[in-house]
Amino acid sequence: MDRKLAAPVVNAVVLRVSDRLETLLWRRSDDSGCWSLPGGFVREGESLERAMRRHLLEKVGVSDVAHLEQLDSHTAAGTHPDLWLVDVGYLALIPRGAEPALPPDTEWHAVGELPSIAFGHSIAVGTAHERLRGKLSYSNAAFALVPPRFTLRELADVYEAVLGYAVDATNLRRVLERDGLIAPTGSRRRSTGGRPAEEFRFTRDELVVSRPLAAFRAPATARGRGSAPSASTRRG
Amino acid sequence: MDRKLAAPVVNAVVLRVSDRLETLLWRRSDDSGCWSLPGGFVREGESLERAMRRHLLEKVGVSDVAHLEQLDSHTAAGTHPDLWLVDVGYLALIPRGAEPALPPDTEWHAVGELPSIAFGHSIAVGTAHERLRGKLSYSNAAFALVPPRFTLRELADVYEAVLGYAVDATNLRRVLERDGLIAPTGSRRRSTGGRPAEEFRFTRDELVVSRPLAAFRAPATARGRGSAPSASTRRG
DNA sequence: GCAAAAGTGTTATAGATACACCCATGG
DNA sequence: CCATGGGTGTATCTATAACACTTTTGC
Repeated sequence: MDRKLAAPVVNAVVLRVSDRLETLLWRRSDDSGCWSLPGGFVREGESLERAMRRHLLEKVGVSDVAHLEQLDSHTAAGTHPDLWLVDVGYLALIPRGAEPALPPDTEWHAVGELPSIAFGHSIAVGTAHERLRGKLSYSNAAFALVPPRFTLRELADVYEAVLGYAVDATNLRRVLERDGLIAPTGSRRRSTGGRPAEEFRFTRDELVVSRPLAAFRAPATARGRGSAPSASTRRG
Repeated sequence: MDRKLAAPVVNAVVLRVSDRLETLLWRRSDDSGCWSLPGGFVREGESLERAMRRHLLEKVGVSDVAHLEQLDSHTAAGTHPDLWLVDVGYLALIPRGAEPALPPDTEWHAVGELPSIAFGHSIAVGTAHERLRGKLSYSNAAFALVPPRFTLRELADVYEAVLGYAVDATNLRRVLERDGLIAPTGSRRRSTGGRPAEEFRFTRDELVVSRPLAAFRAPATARGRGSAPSASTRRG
């Protein structure tokens, strides 16, 4: 088999909310000293997701990855002339309050105030942000950004940090509780000068799509037709 | 460099609408004769998308790929013991009316009535269908499934084939025309016993996201704040 | 004129946004 | 008892689903 092979690598846009929406960057020592996304090579037989988690743990000490999902893959030239890469991008979400012990060459940077960073990596951060923004609207994605118990105000703060505008905690609760995504725990938060806040939790610790996201929703009437009625079924 | 390398491969869920929603399958001759998705190896230095288009053209004669986007990537065992694969999945959309000359081992199959097919490929078809269904609701994705000119009835038929339920052509027009995705051409379709239909066209021939897809849309009041107002900005 | 298909306009309804008001606690 | 933040309820608004009605053609 004289086929040319490639080295598979993974890298992640690691996002967390801590006042601001932040991403984890790692400073190259050998190169021009510019920042880049954490990641590395995939071992033979290793799944991509497993490789991603391994690198996040080994290289930047992040073990609290609450959600991990793929972004784009693309090919790239390697550092050596005869090395060819297939680069698989990931989005990783870290709960608020988890403070991993980072190595000295690794830091959190506010998304929107990124330092000098490889062009492709900058695009990846934008893609990840946009993806997360969308997921907040039709899933329980926020579960991966908050601690196990949280108040509505804290949850709204997370939404605001990601979306970039004010979110009404009242309406947030209405929507999420109606869809069964969050539930009150019964315990209350220590008061800070006002009425103590109820503590909530997410009912699932994995991503669940809660809303249809379908154009022109299925008609309420004439529902009980075939499982996949097609155009030709409708007429004639 | 003693690192183990992998062979990158691409494959596509090719979708088109022809009465039913259909996908293109290719019958393996060497193997157990079961069906699989079209695709193949990526050449050194070749981009993934370019490799995907090349295989669609060379192997199944499909050149009218109106839209191509990535799905998931994953690692897999190869046919040889020491061959290791990185498999990148794609979704390809073919306009209605384009009838590529398929090789004898390739056929269109109705999604939902798939023949014996590899498990992973079956999942990919489901993923692709779901992705397309979502995109119809917040983008002009249908442009890649219709010919350059079409009537509203034909467009609604495409939506129905993908969504699986009846779609009101009137409301479809209202939404798509308001968002600037379609526009009347001025010409009319030959009558078929009733009033001749206006012919429409999509205003863009590439994917455009037309609706926000953001939770708790930005408030109409208090709009002119910073580009990314954060939680801490809001109070205090 | 009649049937058939396309297009127009309007009403009803669901869902979310905005906001006024009440509650509970600390000082 | 006052200030502060949390929680409840509701009016408003908006987008769309549903559908009756009109228009335009072929026969």
